[in-house]
Amino acid sequence: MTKTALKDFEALLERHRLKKTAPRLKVLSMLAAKNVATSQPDLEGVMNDIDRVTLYRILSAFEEKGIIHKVFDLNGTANYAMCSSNCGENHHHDEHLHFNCTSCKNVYCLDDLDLHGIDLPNGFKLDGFTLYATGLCPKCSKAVSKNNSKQFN
Amino acid sequence: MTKTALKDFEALLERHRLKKTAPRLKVLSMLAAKNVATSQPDLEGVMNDIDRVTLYRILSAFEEKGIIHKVFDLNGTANYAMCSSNCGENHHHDEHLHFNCTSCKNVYCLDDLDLHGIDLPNGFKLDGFTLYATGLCPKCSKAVSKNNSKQFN
DNA sequence: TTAAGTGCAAAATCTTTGCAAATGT
DNA sequence: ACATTTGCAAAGATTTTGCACTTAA
Repeated sequence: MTKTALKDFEALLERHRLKKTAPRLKVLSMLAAKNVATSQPDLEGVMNDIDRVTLYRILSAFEEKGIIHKVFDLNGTANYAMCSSNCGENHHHDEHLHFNCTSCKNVYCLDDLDLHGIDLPNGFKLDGFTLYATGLCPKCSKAVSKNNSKQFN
Repeated sequence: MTKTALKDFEALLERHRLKKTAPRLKVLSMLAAKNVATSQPDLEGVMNDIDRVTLYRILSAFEEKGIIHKVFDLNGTANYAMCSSNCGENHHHDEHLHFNCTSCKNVYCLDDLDLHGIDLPNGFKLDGFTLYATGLCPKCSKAVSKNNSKQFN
């Protein structure tokens, strides 16, 4: 995860012709600070100084512009994360894996996976996809291995 | 899709120690009749004779028992479909692809895909996953091909 | 008969909309 | 100055809860 400075966020907003307001910068820095997707409830928790409705509007504006993307976790809760560079206005390329750790509950965005090995049955034309997985992330997996004094992989 | 008779649904409910009530049998026959997942709003539409709350309760009971599974589409709406045989109480093996046709809006459950070609980064331990894809289903894809007088695949 | 399931009313959440005040450019 | 964005209030939608009535076993 590359460290992103305030200046970068301002540039990002400028590029999308969005005004550089305090709430927007806060949302950006929150999301960019994590390599995991953040749930809307979690965002609300941290952003308790900004209005709930404002948050809804900021998130949907960012999503429309292709700045962030939304993924629903297995509970149907919206989670948000910064888009990789190739997302644009009204068009997302979210062909990466969202990995939901069952232990620490984090949602990791794993880009750069080769997902093209997936063969659809004849006749289906793939446009895009979202892969949502559950399991243990490296940190938690290590913790478990220790307890079991057993290591796979 | 194997044709399922009323008797089968009754047996299914019995097996899970659920009473064979009219609303439950109706939900089962609705879901089993389609090889696509049905959205909660759609179910409500067809089941307009049974109470909305009852539907919620039936669906969550079925899900708990491993009779049906829930998948959230790209709008965050819950969609339901019959589970394949290997789901059990409080444990789902939904390792299949949910294919959402952008044209007819159907959500297809594609089992029997080899999804094991997906390599996770080191340290991640896969438990299960949900793959949600968008594109054109064979029917719609054919229709489009006709219009374009062009055929791929 | 009686435990489980349903339906209705009402509460609790979540999400959207309208509009006046505040803010960035 | 002016178009955007925010915050508040309120409407709409979705989901959950409580409880009396009904039904399957």
